[in-house]
Amino acid sequence: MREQVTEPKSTRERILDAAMELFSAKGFHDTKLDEIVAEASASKGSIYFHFPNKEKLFIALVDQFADLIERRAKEAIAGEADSIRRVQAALEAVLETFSKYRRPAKLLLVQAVGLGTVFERKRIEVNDRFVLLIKTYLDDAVADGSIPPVNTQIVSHAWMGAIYNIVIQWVYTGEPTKDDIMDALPPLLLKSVSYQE
Amino acid sequence: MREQVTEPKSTRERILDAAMELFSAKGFHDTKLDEIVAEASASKGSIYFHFPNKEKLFIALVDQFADLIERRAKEAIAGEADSIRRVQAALEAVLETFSKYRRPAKLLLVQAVGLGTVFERKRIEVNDRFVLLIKTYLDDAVADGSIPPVNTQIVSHAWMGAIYNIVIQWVYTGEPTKDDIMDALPPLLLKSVSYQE
DNA sequence: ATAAGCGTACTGACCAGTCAGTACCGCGAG
DNA sequence: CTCGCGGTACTGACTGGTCAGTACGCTTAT
Repeated sequence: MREQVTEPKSTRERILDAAMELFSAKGFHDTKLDEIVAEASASKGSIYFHFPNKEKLFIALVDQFADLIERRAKEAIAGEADSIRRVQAALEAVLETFSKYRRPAKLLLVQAVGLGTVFERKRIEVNDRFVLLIKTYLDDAVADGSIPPVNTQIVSHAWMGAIYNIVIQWVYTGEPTKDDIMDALPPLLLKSVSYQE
Repeated sequence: MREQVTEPKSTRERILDAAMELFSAKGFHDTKLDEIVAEASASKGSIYFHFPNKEKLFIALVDQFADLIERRAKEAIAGEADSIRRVQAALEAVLETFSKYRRPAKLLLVQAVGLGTVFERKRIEVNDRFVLLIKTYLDDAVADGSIPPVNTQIVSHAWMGAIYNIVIQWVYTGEPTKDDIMDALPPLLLKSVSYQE
């Protein structure tokens, strides 16, 4: 029978938590492995036991959060039948998830950018995953006549950028509030493709 | 009297050119000073004569291009009287300038992100400059009734993000073409604030 | 002569990654 | 039951390459 009240986290988890904390606050290069070691109450060796190197540790965090966002979006979509409502639901799910996980959001949207070529591929890969998701359901909405034909390629990238930038702004300043974003952004985006409710 | 057909660039300019080339392609950390030295056919000493350190050299490039973009936008605005046409003109001027200077665009939009705390401030400062510019003219357009009232704070950040992301996509892939962007993006953004022509 | 402009050889701090070793656990053989 | 065995998880002192920044010297123009 389990007797732990606060069950002790595994070393691997402590490392991931500490790395998330530090990477999201200070960026990849300004975070030293020794700082992660201290924050995680672990040792250098244990980091290298669980992860091949600093870069892969960072990427593991990015992937973990990108997966979460995508899962949430797909769950939201699955709950709706109408194409335009799917778009709306996905939008809200993504914003919800970003606002719930502030640090991972910063890691993904800010700290994963502008690191050399290796990370660049990752960033593009993640970006494209979401753009494609948006584009798919936008194409559906165009196909069933919910919205007039548009260049969905451009729209989906524009939407991504809009979401990114609003969330980044919020991550840094706490402004605008989550509710203001939820109220203003989805209608704004839907209007941009001439959708009238 | 000047006799040079191809007038020799000053060392300072050669350094700036080389730094732009390399920083924009490989990012800040993956660009070594010795590479800039080689590319510029200069010497380490001359770099440290003209710039206090690597960081300031990078920032000089960011500022230089941010200034250019802002100047172009303001020129475009000055040529228009109507508030909504000012917004449109600024939009086109910015897109035009980004598309004309691909490398600086990448430097500003990608490579200047995700470098630790020092650069972060710079990035936010530049972003805010442009957001404020957009917001000012959006507020004007709302005030004179060209568009219905909206949360211009959110709209201006969303627009920035949309522009950023489209341009970044274009910087990497060359797709969509400049003309497609010019055709699709301004109407998209204007529609998002319920503007009908 | 003197200083701005530039070249070159050098330094040394920094830090990712290594590795020899420790602790502990489950398991099968005697 | 207990002892050897191997495997997994972890430790932390150490290293070695890298690279921003410096010292100093040589020019050329005024």
